[in-house]
Amino acid sequence: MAVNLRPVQALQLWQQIALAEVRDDAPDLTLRQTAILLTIYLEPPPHTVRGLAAHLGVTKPVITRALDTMGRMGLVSRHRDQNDRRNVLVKRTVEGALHVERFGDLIIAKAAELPL
Amino acid sequence: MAVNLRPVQALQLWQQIALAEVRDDAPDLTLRQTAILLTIYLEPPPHTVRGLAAHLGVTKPVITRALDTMGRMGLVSRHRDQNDRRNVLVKRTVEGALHVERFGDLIIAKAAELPL
DNA sequence: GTTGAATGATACGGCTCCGAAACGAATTGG
DNA sequence: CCAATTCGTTTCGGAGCCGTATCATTCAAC
Repeated sequence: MAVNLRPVQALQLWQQIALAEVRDDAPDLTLRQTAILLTIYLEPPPHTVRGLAAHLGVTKPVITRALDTMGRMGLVSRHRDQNDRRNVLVKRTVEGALHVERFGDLIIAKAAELPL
Repeated sequence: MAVNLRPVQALQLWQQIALAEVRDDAPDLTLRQTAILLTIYLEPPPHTVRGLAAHLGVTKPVITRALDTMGRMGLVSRHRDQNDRRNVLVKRTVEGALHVERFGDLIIAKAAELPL
């Protein structure tokens, strides 16, 4: 069964999640950072800077900077590829997995609260 | 029937929408701007700077600046309240309504594409 | 009136992000 | 080997957003 939403439900879902994130004290990830983080955690590895840049349709420095920021937050880690030392492999972290999991729970909770 | 999502579905939904927005050429709204815009379009008026600030749990300058930006984009408009000229009433625009509507359609489309 | 409160806007310094260009390191191909 | 390519990073100037503090305007109370 596909997930069917009515227009107002769809917008209310997004509103409620955005509100929850804004009200939360934790620093917000940008839309791009969110897209990168979820790609890393939902799609099969390996993940490289170049691959992520192509996937998002952005330039490489955008990925480098986002990985800098999320690396400082402990959400992802970087390692040189030992087979081709030009590559950087982006890996998941325990803290990042927890963050993503909590975010999924938030979406589920807000979806369940939607009026009919 | 409530909207039930499984964890991976919830995260994939968010990922697909974030990806679509990032790939789009249009400038991204920040999370706060999004929350403000959806609040204006989903909740009954009147909307004031102070009311929106309280609703989001942020300071008033955040709202003023977001309204500046979204006003330049044509997504909202501001008008002095003639009953109490200290207040500013935030109003919807045709362009903003179209933007919100398109965004709702995007969510619905991505939700319908989710794997089971 | 005049004082005090309320509302929204503005000024300031700081931080992050952006795109384009240039860069160093590593690999490939002749 | 050595030039050309690939990959990720860094640099640069510019732009946007942030929180705090302050401001002008308007209203309310006395």
